[in-house]
Amino acid sequence: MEKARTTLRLQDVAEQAGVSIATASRSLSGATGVSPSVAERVREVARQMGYVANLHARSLAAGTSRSVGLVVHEIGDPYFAEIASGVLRVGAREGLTVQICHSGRDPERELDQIRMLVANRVGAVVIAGSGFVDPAMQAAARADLQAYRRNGGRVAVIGRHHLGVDAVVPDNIKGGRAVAEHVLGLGHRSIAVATGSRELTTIADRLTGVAEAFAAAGIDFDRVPIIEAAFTRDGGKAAAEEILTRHRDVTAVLAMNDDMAIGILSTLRSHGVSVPDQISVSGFDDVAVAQDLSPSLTTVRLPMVEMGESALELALKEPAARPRRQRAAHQLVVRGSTAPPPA
Amino acid sequence: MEKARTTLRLQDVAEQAGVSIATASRSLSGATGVSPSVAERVREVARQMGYVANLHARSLAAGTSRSVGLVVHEIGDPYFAEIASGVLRVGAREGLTVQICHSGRDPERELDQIRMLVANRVGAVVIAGSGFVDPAMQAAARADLQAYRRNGGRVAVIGRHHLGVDAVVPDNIKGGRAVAEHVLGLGHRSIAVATGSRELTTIADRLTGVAEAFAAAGIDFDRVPIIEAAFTRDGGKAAAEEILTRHRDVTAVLAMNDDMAIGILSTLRSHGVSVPDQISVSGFDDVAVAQDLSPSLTTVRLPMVEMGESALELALKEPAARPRRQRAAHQLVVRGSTAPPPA
DNA sequence: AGAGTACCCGAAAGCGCTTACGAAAGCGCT
DNA sequence: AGCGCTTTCGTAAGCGCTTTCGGGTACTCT
Repeated sequence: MEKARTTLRLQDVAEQAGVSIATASRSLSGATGVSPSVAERVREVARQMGYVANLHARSLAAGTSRSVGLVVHEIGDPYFAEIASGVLRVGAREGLTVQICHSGRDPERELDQIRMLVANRVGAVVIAGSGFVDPAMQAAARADLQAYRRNGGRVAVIGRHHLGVDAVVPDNIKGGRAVAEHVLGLGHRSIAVATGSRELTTIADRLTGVAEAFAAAGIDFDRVPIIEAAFTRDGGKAAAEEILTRHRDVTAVLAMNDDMAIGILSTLRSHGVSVPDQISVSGFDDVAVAQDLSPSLTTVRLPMVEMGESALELALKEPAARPRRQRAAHQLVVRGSTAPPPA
Repeated sequence: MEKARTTLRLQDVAEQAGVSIATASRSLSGATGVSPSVAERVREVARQMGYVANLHARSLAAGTSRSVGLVVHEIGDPYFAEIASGVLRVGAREGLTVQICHSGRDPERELDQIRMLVANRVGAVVIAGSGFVDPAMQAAARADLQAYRRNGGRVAVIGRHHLGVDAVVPDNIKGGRAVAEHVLGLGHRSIAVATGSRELTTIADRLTGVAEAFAAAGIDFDRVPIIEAAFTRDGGKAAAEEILTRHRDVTAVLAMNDDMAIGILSTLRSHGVSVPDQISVSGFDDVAVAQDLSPSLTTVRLPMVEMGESALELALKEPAARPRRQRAAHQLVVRGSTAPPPA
């Protein structure tokens, strides 16, 4: 008794259409070298039979696979989920399947996942927020990725740029400038800045952007009160207390992240200061709650979805001699916590 | 001149280790029939050479692929992102790669994606929130999935259960019972319920659960004020107004979703009613803001991550004759908006 | 010591597809 | 009619792996 064949092969289609496997293959893959009439007939037969090609066989034979990989720390994190969304979008547009894996913030796992993707012969790998800080691990990752690239693989990272590959990085300077320009544009001139430790490049960059905006507005940034506190809600509360006691003339506070801004809002409210009527407050990051606060928080956000899109697009491009770096600009999200200063 | 081979094959490892390809394959795949010492040596050689198996070739030869597919409407949606997280977790645990695709709430696209996954010969497909409502589309999807299953493919869906396959569905009844029991357990006896239209099964189920809890506590559910309004914040506000005017003795309000609960909180506050000191409020769903409200909202949530895990586990199990249905119980999240009734 | 058994290992046949390569056929030209 | 050219299609050789099958060794038992 013949073994029941459940899935049909290209050969079945070929037989049915009365052509050779080669012709069938060419017809279906849209390759040249087959007359239009025959090709169309084969396609029609395939469609009627409900034939679906075995992509493993195809990839193996062709040596390339129409698939890409994405490594994220944790897809449940909205940050990464949006990046994934962007990657999935251009993947779908390009007819690529997307494999996603978790690294769980574990460099070891991250490297494993990258290797697994390479083993899967994906055409490109996008790495979101690489955690390779340990020099040895980083070197290992670099080596693997370079080898992968030599074999025709494409790589792009999001958020870090020390792996010697194309990268999409957030432009915190521009983001800082954006919020500052917004508040300055509203007419504020007595402004305080609430920030976390300036040792971190991210924060330092944001401040640089703010400073640029102030300079452009003709304000001496050295005279702007900069309150440094914990980069948390409590830090924001502390900063607000300080502003209320030592900088009574301030009409706007730029917080360098939303958490601080939320703490500031809360303290201002408990002190009976009305936002934005008396004092405007802005944040940075656009965390989920930002729009549900009252007043809702004016802030600045990274276009995560677009970053995911850019990353895959970047990876898919013709490889460049030197790693490219693409900056992603924050988008200003104007909400209820900012308004012109009191008259 | 020899063509430069960049990726190493199993044969390279075999030669280097001085064994045949067959032995090398067995050693690496952990199959039986090779002495431990040889197997270990081969593995060591492979590791040193940095060999990674070509999974396409492996899948093709073995006829099975260590990969699964997940179809979601939109991975950027936190709901689906958490499901994906669960799927990714058990995928990683089982050594499976996971392909994710968007359906974008478009049944046509959804079917396409399923077909693509099948073409990729994934071992299992998890469909989150299928959008097949149109009978024709649904029939097509059913047919495809059944064919896929006949070929050994596994399928599970999350949230809907009309595709004739294993499903993980939310147990809204149990969820309703959970919140109600919590509030009853706090000692409340004069309770109002705020709900949306009871025509929707989801809502009806939640109410059923609530009713069960009341019955168990010996309370006549028919005498409980049930305020039906829009299933939104505004609906919540309307409900709260009604409770304040017509049911002044109420000490707790069970809202059948968080949006209504938020509206209720807002109205109670503006009327100077303190939550939870005077009135306790509970929600349903655990939307993101729930924990950021003040008071933070006691609610009930679906364990999305676990649902994702269950779905894949269910799909991976030995197929059953009849589709299985696994109910996912909401988890009570006790926060600041509920407390014992005023003395 | 001889035969039987258990255990390793290698040769080789595919898995379903792509893609040289060559054969056949059709064309215009001399 | 015969030549060279182009176009179309089939034959067959892999892609890198798994797995069946059979041969070879080493070991045990009588």
